[in-house]
Amino acid sequence: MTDTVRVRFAPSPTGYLHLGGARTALFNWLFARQHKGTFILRIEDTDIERSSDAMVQGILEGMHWLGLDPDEGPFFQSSFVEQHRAAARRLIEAGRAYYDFTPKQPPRDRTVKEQIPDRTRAQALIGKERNPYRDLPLEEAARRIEAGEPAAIRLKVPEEGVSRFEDLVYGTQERDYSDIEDLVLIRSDGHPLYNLSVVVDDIEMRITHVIRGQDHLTNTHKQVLIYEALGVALPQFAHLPLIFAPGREKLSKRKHGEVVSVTTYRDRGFVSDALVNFLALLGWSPGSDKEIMTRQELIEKFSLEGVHKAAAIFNFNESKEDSFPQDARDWTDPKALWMNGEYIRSMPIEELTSMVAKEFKKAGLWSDGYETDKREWFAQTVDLLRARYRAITDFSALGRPYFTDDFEYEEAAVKKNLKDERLKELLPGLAERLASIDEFTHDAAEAVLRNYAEENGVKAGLLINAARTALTGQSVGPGMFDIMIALGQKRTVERLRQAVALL
RNA sequence: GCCGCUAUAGUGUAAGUGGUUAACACGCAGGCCUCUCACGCCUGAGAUUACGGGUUCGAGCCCCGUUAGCGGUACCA
Repeated sequence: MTDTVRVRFAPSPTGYLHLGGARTALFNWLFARQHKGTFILRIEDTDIERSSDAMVQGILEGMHWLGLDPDEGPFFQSSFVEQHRAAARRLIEAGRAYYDFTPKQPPRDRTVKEQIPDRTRAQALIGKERNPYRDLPLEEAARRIEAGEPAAIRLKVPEEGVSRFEDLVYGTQERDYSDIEDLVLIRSDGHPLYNLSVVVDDIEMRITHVIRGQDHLTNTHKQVLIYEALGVALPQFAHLPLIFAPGREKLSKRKHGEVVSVTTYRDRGFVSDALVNFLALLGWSPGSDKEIMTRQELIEKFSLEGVHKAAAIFNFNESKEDSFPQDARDWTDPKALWMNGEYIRSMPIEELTSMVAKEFKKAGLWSDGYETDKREWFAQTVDLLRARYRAITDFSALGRPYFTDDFEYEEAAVKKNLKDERLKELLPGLAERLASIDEFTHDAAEAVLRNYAEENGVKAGLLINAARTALTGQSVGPGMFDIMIALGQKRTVERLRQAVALL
């Protein structure tokens, strides 16, 4: 069983789980499931200052909601630093790495990224100078270390040749050794650095496929070098295209805020299967026209070959970015919203009602009767509403009038449907007629209303639309007589009588 | 700066080894349904396949160049 697939998702806990990370986790998970392999979660927390426990919790929470619980882990990279140091020592002994006694550069005001051009320009001026400590005899280095002199450990990158590896998505990757610096493995304060840590951990965890964001593509060469120096066979690499915001820029927690956080989708009424389905299609295609897929179908159809190379734009409404989260309707990618609605209207009703139940408990709309004597009614009403909702939260917000008498009348609706003077007389009259029905059914209610309209010489539509607003406070909704049945005779009559006050 | 990756309607993606009207989904517009909205159904607009060369009878697919975007380039991850 040596070739059992083992993959990992290795986020750094510098923020909540965002869509990009979620997509990476999902692809790893799909790959593992498809191959009956193991999905591992490893938190890359070696940068202690930027890591926090709350962030780790956030990531776990997001993954759990998405149904991507790891088979192993979470492991914390920080707990393996001894292994990392040991690996570095082995490389020193093998002559594949060396101690660098160059004093550490003090941090500057500008960000490191901004300094890079300067650095290379300076280097160009002096010519590609080799690190003076690269060939320092080990005995002398050991002596200086013994004396307490601080030193970083750098990898000895070969001077000539090319690094090469096969990427399952991007194909053959080559990079000249001369373009790779002798990277630092261990800081002079003994702190192991990322490239060393990942490699050591991936070896330790017997990772067979490294599936991660494309932002790691060029650095993979450095890792390949470390694998080789360590004398360990390479895993397979597969890099995933990045996900951009509408402006073609990388998704960022800082800049794009809550719209990119997975938990936002949970809190705003997304069905996790729908989000998973949507995310799966961001950068991957099953090769067929079928886009709505269950988890099982995704697992079966997923393949690294179907992964796209170009970055995908997550098309959320950027113009409304600042006002987030006020925009209740079109706050995120329209296709994601559509897909969520698709799930809401096509999933088994029992599944839907249990999600709505959870939402109602949170919103204070829950009644225990919905699980007992009114169970049937609850399911029917949810079913009646689902075709026009796109989020679970719509049931508690837009659907409120169907479940409680404590609801608001929308001003625009009142203005539109209750402005006709004749309604002052007609509505109470209609209420009495409806009250006198023995068996309050859809057809009976309809017959009463239409007759009443005819008797009074008004169009049925006038009464129907007025009644909708009188009963729900809204101008849109299900068919009028379905609403009446959902509300029941008593509440229908009551609300119709009370509506006079609005005229 | 240097190195690398990418480029198909507004967005997500299709288009076996080059083969003719570039397909599907979302979105958008119009229509049908109807008491409203949504769903559903129908129709439509929207692409000189980033640009320029080349190979070929034939290029979205192959080659070269250009441009743009992005990523990396750190004693960050």
